[in-house]
Amino acid sequence: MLDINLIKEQTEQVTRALLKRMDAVNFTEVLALDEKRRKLIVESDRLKAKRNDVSGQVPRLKKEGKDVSGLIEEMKTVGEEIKELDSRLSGINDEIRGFLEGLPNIPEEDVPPGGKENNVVIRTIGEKPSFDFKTRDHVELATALQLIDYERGVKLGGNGFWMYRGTGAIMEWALLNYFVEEHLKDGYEFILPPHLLIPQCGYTAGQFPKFSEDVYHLKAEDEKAVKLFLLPTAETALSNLHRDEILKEDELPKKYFSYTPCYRKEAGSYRTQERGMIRGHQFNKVELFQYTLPEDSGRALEEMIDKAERLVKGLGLHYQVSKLAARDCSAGMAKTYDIEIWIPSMNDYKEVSSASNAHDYQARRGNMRFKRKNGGKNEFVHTLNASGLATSRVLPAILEQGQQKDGSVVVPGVLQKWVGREIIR
RNA sequence: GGAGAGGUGUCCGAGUGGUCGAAGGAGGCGGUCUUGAAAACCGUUGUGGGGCAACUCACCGGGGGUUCGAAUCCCUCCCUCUCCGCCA
Repeated sequence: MLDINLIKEQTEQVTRALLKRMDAVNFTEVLALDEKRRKLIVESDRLKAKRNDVSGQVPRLKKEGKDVSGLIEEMKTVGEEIKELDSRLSGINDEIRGFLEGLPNIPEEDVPPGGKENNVVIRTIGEKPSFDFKTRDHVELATALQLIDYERGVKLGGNGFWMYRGTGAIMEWALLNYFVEEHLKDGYEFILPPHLLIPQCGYTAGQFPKFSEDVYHLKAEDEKAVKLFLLPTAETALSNLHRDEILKEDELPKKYFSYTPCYRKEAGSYRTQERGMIRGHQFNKVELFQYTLPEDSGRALEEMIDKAERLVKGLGLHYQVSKLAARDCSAGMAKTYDIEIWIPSMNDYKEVSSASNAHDYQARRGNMRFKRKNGGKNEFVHTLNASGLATSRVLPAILEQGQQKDGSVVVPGVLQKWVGREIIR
């Protein structure tokens, strides 16, 4: 959510920035509403002050034996007026809030305008592996090596699910261990959150109400049942840890990470091209999250993308890092980097990590503030998130990039202590 | 699932219709004292909104109602805790 005062004071700049990701921006109406809102407050406050004053006098006058029935009559009317003004005010507040909730975040200065086609590859690490034999894709490899059971995954969960088994499960688990170990080294606190969340969490994270259809909601048995949903990413949980809290300046930055499966409907996004583990309704992900001082979030984003990158680098995989154009970022994010890993069979780079700076967008929605050491007004914190990493595309990359002529696959060195072998055959 | 208790400021905790934004205590901050520290004492210490400002309004779980006036009364929703049952 954006700050109405910022829109009021820097209408031009905000408009220009938002046009990088929106077709049209018009603040005339909302600013007029804001004006109206202020006028109503002034008027309502004036009447309330009067009422408070008279109500204070009533008991005193009564004690003196004076007749207060006239005053009481008058205050009845004042009370009605106040009620009327306040109900108009709350209507206007709802309208303003509704408008602001619909706006995406203000992209940072260096974020290119427009959609995907304007994404900028800022660095490419490693080389595309070249093979002197006929390569297989990860589905063939995983099936032949009995790492993934696609058929039985579908048997259990339906279309869009797979099942790790045996060495495949061990590999998956090894990846998660590797990530966890690295994050602990860097001083991030390990959180295992609930996987079922209340709607407020989706709102704070910026996913609700707009993207509510993309997640799985538990069916409410009756109206009293809580409307829980399955988290689409641990970010939804971690971004709510400090909801409605006021942190101290020296508690920041707060650094967390979680491992959770991520549950997504992915409705209508099925492409045969993305068969296998590229896109499913459930995948494993380790997520990094930070709460920082506003002035530190830029640096924190660089730190987080660097961390995520080191994980890919450690696995010896070829990848690239992109800066996303404004429309390709999630609505709540001011700036996003993606790490895209090379999938030979697709002849393409696929996202394995997305690192974003939300500035105070989520903090405003979740009312998450901090107090400076030397006093002053409480300010909103900045929040950032980065996958570190999603496994579902890492394993295919490991299989495809590490395959050998005989159909075996080299286990990356960093995973060997968990997998217990150098080659899977 | 059954029964009960309760939601007040950073925390504990009082307050059942009229200067209550809220006693008291703890904690924090500032100060006095001290070689230093502790103790003691004094002061200070919530959030949000409006106004150029003086100042003012709102907030005692959320929403609604009664009243000239609500933390206090009524309705409703939410949440937490305890005990019993069941159970990973």
